[in-house]
Amino acid sequence: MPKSITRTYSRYTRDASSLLCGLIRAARKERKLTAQEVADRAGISRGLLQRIEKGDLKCEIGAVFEVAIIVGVKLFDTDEFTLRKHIRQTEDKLALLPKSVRKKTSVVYDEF
Amino acid sequence: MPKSITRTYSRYTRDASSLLCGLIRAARKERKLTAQEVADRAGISRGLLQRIEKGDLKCEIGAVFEVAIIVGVKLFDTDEFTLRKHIRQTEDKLALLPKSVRKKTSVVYDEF
DNA sequence: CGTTCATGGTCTATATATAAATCAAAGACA
DNA sequence: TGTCTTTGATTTATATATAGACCATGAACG
Repeated sequence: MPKSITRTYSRYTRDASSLLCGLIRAARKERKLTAQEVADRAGISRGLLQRIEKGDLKCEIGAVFEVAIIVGVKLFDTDEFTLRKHIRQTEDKLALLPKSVRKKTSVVYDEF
Repeated sequence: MPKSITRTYSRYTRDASSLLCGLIRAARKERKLTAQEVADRAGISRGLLQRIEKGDLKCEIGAVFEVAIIVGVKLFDTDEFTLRKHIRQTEDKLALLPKSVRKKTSVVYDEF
Protein backbone atom coordinates (compact mmCIF):
# COMPACT_ATOMS: atom_id res chain seq x y z
CA MET A 1 0.00 0.00 0.00
CA PRO A 2 1.39 3.41 -0.87
CA LYS A 3 1.79 5.22 2.42
CA SER A 4 3.00 8.79 1.94
CA ILE A 5 4.59 8.98 -1.51
CA THR A 6 6.43 12.23 -1.13
CA ARG A 7 9.27 11.74 -3.52
CA THR A 8 12.48 13.69 -3.56
CA TYR A 9 14.07 14.42 -6.89
CA SER A 10 17.68 15.13 -7.65
CA ARG A 11 18.77 18.47 -8.98
CA TYR A 12 19.50 17.00 -12.37
CA THR A 13 16.04 15.49 -12.62
CA ARG A 14 14.44 18.81 -11.84
CA ASP A 15 16.68 20.59 -14.31
CA ALA A 16 15.96 18.10 -17.06
CA SER A 17 12.26 18.50 -16.43
CA SER A 18 12.52 22.29 -16.41
CA LEU A 19 14.28 22.27 -19.73
CA LEU A 20 11.83 19.86 -21.33
CA CYS A 21 8.74 21.72 -20.18
CA GLY A 22 10.25 25.04 -21.25
CA LEU A 23 11.02 23.65 -24.68
CA ILE A 24 7.51 22.30 -25.00
CA ARG A 25 5.88 25.55 -24.02
CA ALA A 26 8.12 27.60 -26.29
CA ALA A 27 7.54 25.25 -29.20
CA ARG A 28 3.78 25.41 -28.75
CA LYS A 29 3.77 29.19 -28.71
CA GLU A 30 6.10 29.39 -31.69
CA ARG A 31 3.77 27.22 -33.70
CA LYS A 32 0.81 29.22 -32.48
CA LEU A 33 -1.01 26.20 -31.14
CA THR A 34 -3.70 26.58 -28.52
CA ALA A 35 -3.39 24.59 -25.33
CA GLN A 36 -6.74 23.02 -26.12
CA GLU A 37 -5.59 22.09 -29.62
CA VAL A 38 -2.49 20.31 -28.37
CA ALA A 39 -4.39 18.60 -25.60
CA ASP A 40 -6.97 17.31 -28.06
CA ARG A 41 -4.35 16.01 -30.48
CA ALA A 42 -2.50 14.32 -27.62
CA GLY A 43 -5.71 12.84 -26.28
CA ILE A 44 -5.27 14.43 -22.88
CA SER A 45 -7.07 17.10 -20.90
CA ARG A 46 -6.04 20.73 -20.94
CA GLY A 47 -5.38 20.50 -17.23
CA LEU A 48 -2.82 17.76 -17.75
CA LEU A 49 -1.13 19.77 -20.47
CA GLN A 50 -0.86 22.67 -18.04
CA ARG A 51 0.91 20.43 -15.54
CA ILE A 52 3.21 19.11 -18.23
CA GLU A 53 4.12 22.64 -19.26
CA LYS A 54 4.87 23.44 -15.62
CA GLY A 55 7.27 20.51 -15.36
CA ASP A 56 5.18 18.47 -12.94
CA LEU A 57 7.25 15.36 -12.36
CA LYS A 58 4.26 13.19 -11.54
CA CYS A 59 2.77 13.24 -15.04
CA GLU A 60 2.94 10.03 -16.97
CA ILE A 61 5.90 9.90 -19.29
CA GLY A 62 3.82 8.77 -22.26
CA ALA A 63 1.71 11.91 -22.17
CA VAL A 64 4.78 14.12 -21.88
CA PHE A 65 6.52 12.43 -24.80
CA GLU A 66 3.41 12.61 -26.92
CA VAL A 67 2.98 16.31 -26.29
CA ALA A 68 6.65 16.97 -26.96
CA ILE A 69 6.43 15.33 -30.35
CA ILE A 70 3.19 17.08 -31.27
CA VAL A 71 4.67 20.52 -30.68
CA GLY A 72 7.89 19.52 -32.44
CA VAL A 73 10.35 18.90 -29.62
CA LYS A 74 12.58 16.01 -30.61
CA LEU A 75 13.44 13.63 -27.81
CA PHE A 76 16.98 12.27 -28.16
CA ASP A 77 17.64 14.86 -30.84
CA THR A 78 17.56 12.32 -33.65
CA ASP A 79 15.19 11.33 -36.40
CA GLU A 80 13.05 8.23 -36.34
CA PHE A 81 15.46 6.17 -38.41
CA THR A 82 18.48 6.85 -36.21
CA LEU A 83 16.31 6.24 -33.18
CA ARG A 84 15.47 2.73 -34.30
CA LYS A 85 19.12 2.05 -35.08
CA HIS A 86 20.02 2.97 -31.51
CA ILE A 87 17.28 0.73 -30.20
CA ARG A 88 18.76 -2.22 -32.05
CA GLN A 89 22.25 -1.45 -30.83
CA THR A 90 21.04 -1.29 -27.26
CA GLU A 91 19.22 -4.59 -27.65
CA ASP A 92 22.40 -6.17 -28.96
CA LYS A 93 24.42 -4.87 -26.07
CA LEU A 94 21.77 -6.05 -23.65
CA ALA A 95 21.91 -9.55 -25.09
CA LEU A 96 25.59 -9.78 -24.24
CA LEU A 97 25.22 -8.63 -20.66
CA PRO A 98 24.49 -11.17 -17.90
CA LYS A 99 20.83 -11.76 -17.24
CA SER A 100 21.04 -11.04 -13.56
CA VAL A 101 23.51 -9.13 -11.42
CA ARG A 102 25.17 -11.02 -8.67
CA LYS A 103 26.64 -9.35 -5.60
CA LYS A 104 29.83 -10.68 -4.12
CA THR A 105 29.02 -12.62 -1.01
CA SER A 106 32.32 -11.40 0.37
CA VAL A 107 31.80 -12.91 3.76
CA VAL A 108 35.49 -13.34 4.16
CA TYR A 109 36.70 -15.20 7.17
CA ASP A 110 39.68 -13.10 8.07
CA GLU A 111 39.35 -13.10 11.80
CA PHE A 112 42.24 -15.42 12.44
CA MET B 1 -14.17 12.05 -14.31
CA PRO B 2 -11.74 9.87 -16.25
CA LYS B 3 -13.86 7.55 -18.37
CA SER B 4 -11.82 4.93 -20.16
CA ILE B 5 -8.30 6.28 -20.39
CA THR B 6 -6.99 4.03 -23.09
CA ARG B 7 -4.37 6.20 -24.66
CA THR B 8 -2.85 5.74 -28.04
CA TYR B 9 0.78 6.61 -28.51
CA SER B 10 2.58 7.60 -31.66
CA ARG B 11 5.29 5.45 -33.10
CA TYR B 12 7.94 7.97 -32.16
CA THR B 13 6.78 8.04 -28.56
CA ARG B 14 6.99 4.27 -28.33
CA ASP B 15 10.40 4.26 -29.96
CA ALA B 16 11.74 6.95 -27.67
CA SER B 17 10.48 5.00 -24.69
CA SER B 18 11.97 1.75 -25.99
CA LEU B 19 15.35 3.36 -26.39
CA LEU B 20 15.29 5.01 -22.98
CA CYS B 21 14.27 1.86 -21.12
CA GLY B 22 16.85 -0.17 -23.02
CA LEU B 23 19.58 2.30 -22.13
CA ILE B 24 18.52 2.21 -18.49
CA ARG B 25 18.51 -1.54 -18.27
CA ALA B 26 21.85 -1.85 -20.07
CA ALA B 27 23.41 0.81 -17.86
CA ARG B 28 22.22 -0.89 -14.70
CA LYS B 29 23.60 -4.23 -15.77
CA GLU B 30 26.90 -2.67 -16.86
CA ARG B 31 27.32 -1.07 -13.46
CA LYS B 32 26.32 -4.31 -11.81
CA LEU B 33 23.54 -2.73 -9.82
CA THR B 34 20.73 -4.84 -8.44
CA ALA B 35 17.18 -3.86 -9.27
CA GLN B 36 16.51 -3.55 -5.56
CA GLU B 37 19.54 -1.30 -5.10
CA VAL B 38 18.48 1.10 -7.83
CA ALA B 39 14.89 1.09 -6.63
CA ASP B 40 16.00 1.94 -3.09
CA ARG B 41 18.25 4.76 -4.23
CA ALA B 42 15.48 6.15 -6.42
CA GLY B 43 12.96 5.85 -3.60
CA ILE B 44 10.65 3.64 -5.63
CA SER B 45 9.49 0.04 -5.44
CA ARG B 46 11.16 -2.72 -7.36
CA GLY B 47 7.92 -3.31 -9.20
CA LEU B 48 7.92 0.22 -10.54
CA LEU B 49 11.53 -0.14 -11.64
CA GLN B 50 10.51 -3.27 -13.55
CA ARG B 51 7.83 -1.32 -15.37
CA ILE B 52 10.25 1.48 -16.12
CA GLU B 53 12.75 -1.00 -17.56
CA LYS B 54 9.98 -2.42 -19.73
CA GLY B 55 9.17 1.00 -21.15
CA ASP B 56 5.73 1.31 -19.58
CA LEU B 57 4.49 4.68 -20.76
CA LYS B 58 2.23 5.19 -17.77
CA CYS B 59 5.04 5.56 -15.24
CA GLU B 60 5.56 8.99 -13.79
CA ILE B 61 8.26 10.88 -15.59
CA GLY B 62 10.00 11.94 -12.39
CA ALA B 63 10.65 8.34 -11.40
CA VAL B 64 11.95 7.49 -14.87
CA PHE B 65 14.29 10.47 -14.94
CA GLU B 66 15.55 9.71 -11.46
CA VAL B 67 16.32 6.12 -12.34
CA ALA B 68 18.02 7.14 -15.55
CA ILE B 69 20.36 9.46 -13.71
CA ILE B 70 21.13 6.93 -10.98
CA VAL B 71 22.25 4.31 -13.47
CA GLY B 72 24.17 6.91 -15.47
CA VAL B 73 22.00 7.60 -18.49
CA LYS B 74 22.27 11.28 -19.32
CA LEU B 75 19.05 12.90 -20.40
CA PHE B 76 19.58 15.52 -23.09
CA ASP B 77 23.11 14.20 -23.41
CA THR B 78 24.67 17.17 -21.63
CA ASP B 79 26.17 17.92 -18.24
CA GLU B 80 24.44 19.84 -15.50
CA PHE B 81 26.09 23.14 -16.38
CA THR B 82 25.10 23.09 -20.03
CA LEU B 83 21.65 21.97 -19.00
CA ARG B 84 21.13 25.07 -16.90
CA LYS B 85 22.41 27.27 -19.70
CA HIS B 86 19.80 25.82 -22.02
CA ILE B 87 17.12 26.39 -19.40
CA ARG B 88 18.00 30.06 -19.26
CA GLN B 89 18.00 30.37 -23.03
CA THR B 90 14.58 28.79 -23.23
CA GLU B 91 13.26 31.10 -20.55
CA ASP B 92 14.55 34.09 -22.49
CA LYS B 93 12.92 32.93 -25.68
CA LEU B 94 9.70 32.25 -23.80
CA ALA B 95 9.69 35.81 -22.44
CA LEU B 96 9.67 37.17 -25.96
CA LEU B 97 6.81 35.02 -27.20
CA PRO B 98 3.21 36.20 -26.78
CA LYS B 99 1.54 35.08 -23.57
CA SER B 100 -1.44 33.55 -25.28
CA VAL B 101 -2.07 32.26 -28.75
CA ARG B 102 -4.90 33.81 -30.69
CA LYS B 103 -6.64 32.05 -33.54
CA LYS B 104 -7.76 34.05 -36.54
CA THR B 105 -11.50 34.54 -36.25
CA SER B 106 -11.62 34.56 -40.04
CA VAL B 107 -15.41 34.72 -40.24
CA VAL B 108 -15.27 36.67 -43.44
CA TYR B 109 -18.48 38.10 -44.81
CA ASP B 110 -18.02 37.44 -48.49
CA GLU B 111 -21.54 36.44 -49.42
CA PHE B 112 -22.37 39.61 -51.35
C1' DC C 1 26.26 -29.50 -9.30
C1' DG C 2 24.08 -27.35 -5.64
C1' DT C 3 23.09 -23.24 -3.23
C1' DT C 4 21.69 -18.77 -3.08
C1' DC C 5 20.36 -14.53 -4.82
C1' DA C 6 18.12 -11.84 -8.61
C1' DT C 7 14.40 -11.55 -11.39
C1' DG C 8 9.57 -11.75 -13.13
C1' DG C 9 5.04 -12.35 -12.19
C1' DT C 10 0.65 -11.86 -9.45
C1' DC C 11 -2.46 -9.93 -6.03
C1' DT C 12 -4.39 -6.38 -2.79
C1' DA C 13 -5.13 -1.90 -0.67
C1' DT C 14 -4.71 2.79 -1.00
C1' DA C 15 -3.00 7.17 -2.41
C1' DT C 16 -3.43 9.97 -6.26
C1' DA C 17 -3.30 11.32 -11.21
C1' DT C 18 -6.57 12.43 -14.50
C1' DA C 19 -10.90 14.18 -16.94
C1' DA C 20 -14.39 17.32 -16.86
C1' DA C 21 -16.64 21.39 -15.55
C1' DT C 22 -16.52 25.99 -13.91
C1' DC C 23 -14.87 30.74 -13.01
C1' DA C 24 -11.92 34.81 -13.08
C1' DA C 25 -8.32 37.28 -15.06
C1' DA C 26 -5.39 38.38 -18.71
C1' DG C 27 -4.17 39.40 -23.19
C1' DA C 28 -4.76 39.59 -28.44
C1' DC C 29 -6.74 41.93 -32.04
C1' DA C 30 -10.11 44.72 -34.41
C1' DT D 1 -11.03 50.87 -25.92
C1' DG D 2 -13.94 46.85 -26.08
C1' DT D 3 -14.77 42.20 -27.14
C1' DC D 4 -13.79 37.61 -27.05
C1' DT D 5 -10.56 33.98 -26.73
C1' DT D 6 -6.92 31.88 -24.11
C1' DT D 7 -5.15 30.87 -20.02
C1' DG D 8 -4.77 29.68 -14.98
C1' DA D 9 -6.75 27.96 -11.04
C1' DT D 10 -9.99 25.19 -8.41
C1' DT D 11 -13.15 21.48 -7.40
C1' DT D 12 -15.04 16.76 -7.76
C1' DA D 13 -15.45 11.95 -9.08
C1' DT D 14 -13.29 8.04 -10.59
C1' DA D 15 -9.91 5.18 -12.82
C1' DT D 16 -5.50 3.56 -11.83
C1' DA D 17 -0.52 3.78 -10.60
C1' DT D 18 2.09 2.47 -6.84
C1' DA D 19 3.91 0.01 -2.61
C1' DG D 20 4.35 -4.12 -0.48
C1' DA D 21 4.04 -8.83 0.02
C1' DC D 22 4.34 -13.18 -1.94
C1' DC D 23 5.89 -17.13 -4.94
C1' DA D 24 8.26 -19.53 -8.79
C1' DT D 25 11.72 -19.58 -11.93
C1' DG D 26 16.29 -18.74 -13.39
C1' DA D 27 20.90 -17.88 -13.38
C1' DA D 28 25.53 -16.78 -10.99
C1' DC D 29 29.16 -18.54 -8.77
C1' DG D 30 31.45 -21.24 -5.30
